[in-house]
Amino acid sequence: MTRAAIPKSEATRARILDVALGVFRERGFAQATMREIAAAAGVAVGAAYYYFDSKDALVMAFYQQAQDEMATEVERILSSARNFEERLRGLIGHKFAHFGPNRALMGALSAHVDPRHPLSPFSRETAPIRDRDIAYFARAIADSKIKLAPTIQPYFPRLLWLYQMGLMLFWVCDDSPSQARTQLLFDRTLQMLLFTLKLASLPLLRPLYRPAGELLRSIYGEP
Amino acid sequence: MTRAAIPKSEATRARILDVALGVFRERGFAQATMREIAAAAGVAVGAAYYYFDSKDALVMAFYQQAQDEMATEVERILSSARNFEERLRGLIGHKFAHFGPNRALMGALSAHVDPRHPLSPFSRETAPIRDRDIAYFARAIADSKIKLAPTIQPYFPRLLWLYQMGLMLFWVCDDSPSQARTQLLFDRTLQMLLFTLKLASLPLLRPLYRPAGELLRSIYGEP
DNA sequence: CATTTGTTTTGAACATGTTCAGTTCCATCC
DNA sequence: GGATGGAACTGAACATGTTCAAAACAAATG
Repeated sequence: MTRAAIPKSEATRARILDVALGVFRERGFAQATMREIAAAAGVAVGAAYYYFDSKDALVMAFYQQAQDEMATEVERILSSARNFEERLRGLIGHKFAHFGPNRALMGALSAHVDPRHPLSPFSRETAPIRDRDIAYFARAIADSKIKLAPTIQPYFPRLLWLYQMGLMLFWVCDDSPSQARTQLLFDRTLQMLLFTLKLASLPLLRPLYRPAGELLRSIYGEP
Repeated sequence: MTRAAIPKSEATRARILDVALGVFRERGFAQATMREIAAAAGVAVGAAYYYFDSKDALVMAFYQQAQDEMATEVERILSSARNFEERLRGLIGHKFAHFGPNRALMGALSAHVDPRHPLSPFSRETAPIRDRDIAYFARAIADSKIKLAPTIQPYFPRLLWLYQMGLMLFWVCDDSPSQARTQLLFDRTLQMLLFTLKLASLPLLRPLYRPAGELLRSIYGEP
């Protein structure tokens, strides 16, 4: 079978992917072994690697497949929604809905951003380091004359820390000469942050306080 | 030596950590092997594991050490800076400076957020998936009557995609019942985004356009 | 049918993080 | 000084992702 369709091997590939996702869901990505997947698919390890370059590639294929599956529904949402808000809600909401059953699996993939991973900057293991760092920002605020809505103020040190983490994340991946892009990012965002803080006391931005406050309380807990 | 100070073992521990960081810097975190590190430190593999729970733990120790080393300088910055901006610049800037020599090492740790990792949502490998997704947002915008500064407009689809990725990231780690927190995050941030878009045309926010535009152009390239 | 050629499949071998049952070392105690 | 017990250290063994030379298979060809 050289030039015709290749239904047999396609079936094997599909079976391996299918079984793999099942094993991932049951035991988690890291816990699942390639030997286990291959055995469950009734195939030798090598066969799995014949179709998928690596364990990661299995997940890649899952993403690919998911996007294909979502395509028609996304089309429907885009054509039927009546305004920007509906479109955004629809697009993102559908994604959540579609990935819902596989949330646990996907969690295993965010690796170091996953708070359960010991090395994550959000993990319990790194809490002492993090807290100490956040305390510095608290002092940076306390020693200044920053005025913020009382619903937001207690969270501001943690938000600044998050801002810093974002910068660092960008920085480690920044391949521009001397990390010039990060410098620019730092400079401009700081500029914008300070400008926004000046505006923050204007009544114009009042409508932002309540949602922002509720959000922060829900995420970080009571002040 | 049961209750006195333990200078000898402390020295071994320090040597292992030191050698390990050197090997990480030279060959990268993933490429470095524990056997190589142990050998370079003149010690058996088991000894490395006696002092450090895992390969990751070596990096953890590095973070710990770094924070200790930065402490005095941070104190100086906090006490000498004259306003909020100086404090923020000082804190974050010093961190960059301190980690500078180890940037390559740290990059290896951001794992799946690192664009070089094939599974990263920012990688070249995932580009087709990403682009298709971004195109959906572009259509969501095009079909609406959103008005944006021309310097920002071309980047808006990509920004929305980034927003979505942030939501998803939060979501996979969200352990609240039915992921209620993510729902709230989605709802409130969308609310705030839409409100901000309404304000965006006001001359009041004009000073944000230029830095924002420059930033986006630098990060994403010419429109 | 026998041969050839390309695809699919196998399973042993390899590399590397990690574990663990020992062994060595050394300060203290008799 | 010798015995003791805990700390420091060893290296073989294990688990698992990945590779690869060889085998099995299948379709086309003579």
